[in-house]
Amino acid sequence: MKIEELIKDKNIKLTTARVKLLEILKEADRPLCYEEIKNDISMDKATFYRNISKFEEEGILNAFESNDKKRYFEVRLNPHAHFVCVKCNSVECIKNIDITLPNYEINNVIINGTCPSCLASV
Amino acid sequence: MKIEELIKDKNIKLTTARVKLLEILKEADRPLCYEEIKNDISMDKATFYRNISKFEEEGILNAFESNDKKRYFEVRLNPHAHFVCVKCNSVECIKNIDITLPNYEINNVIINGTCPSCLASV
DNA sequence: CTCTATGCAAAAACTTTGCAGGGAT
DNA sequence: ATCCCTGCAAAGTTTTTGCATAGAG
Repeated sequence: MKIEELIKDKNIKLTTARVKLLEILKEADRPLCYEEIKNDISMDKATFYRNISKFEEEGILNAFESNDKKRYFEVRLNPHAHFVCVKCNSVECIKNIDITLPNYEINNVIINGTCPSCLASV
Repeated sequence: MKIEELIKDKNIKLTTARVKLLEILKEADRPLCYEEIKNDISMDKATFYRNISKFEEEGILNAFESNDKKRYFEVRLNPHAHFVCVKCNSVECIKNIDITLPNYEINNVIINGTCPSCLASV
């Protein structure tokens, strides 16, 4: 799916800055935070966060907080769970878990705990 | 289980302020944030956050961020999942979900999405 | 008695807002 | 031409740190 299709029919304008931002998030193999993207997008942080909010409102994007107190962002394609390690703060996609809850609409699942490599290094 | 037992054998001292804090968290039916507790504990916010960190290190407590950018805290008894509504930011305990991941140690599961009452009010 | 815990104030980290100018449709 | 988007600077919110005093073991 192309980025333009994600934005199409939504209540937002298609700007080069937005396409760039969404493409970076889409190509990443895990959610990213502002700090990890800021050098690759030529976009002010105010604009970044404003766009993130827009994308969330329009349902294009998932956001969640890690244990490092930062927000992580991901384009909402191929929904899957995320593991956040409380020791090393790494964020990892977990594809083989499927959760449903009657009467709830689920955007994202975040699992907090200790990852295998941190468990091994104790 | 009594609060004193939670602290026993841990590397921290048993103070009245800590017992009070843990008791409030233990009695609550859902995770609470600093704002919700501050009037009930006579504890400075610096001390509050320092104690939270201690409790986390000692494995007494789970913490996670909601969509309102605040951290929510819960005593780690009877582990269960949590649902955080992206619309109203309510935090709810979900008892009937059980997740295991080989090679991972799981502390907490957070599900983001829209809760039944927000879904109904659209 | 010693070392940890606490309160206060000030700082830090991340995110949001105001405003004026630029860009998409 | 209109209205949304953007950058810059400044403010806001939540959490953390420094330091001197109080308290637990």
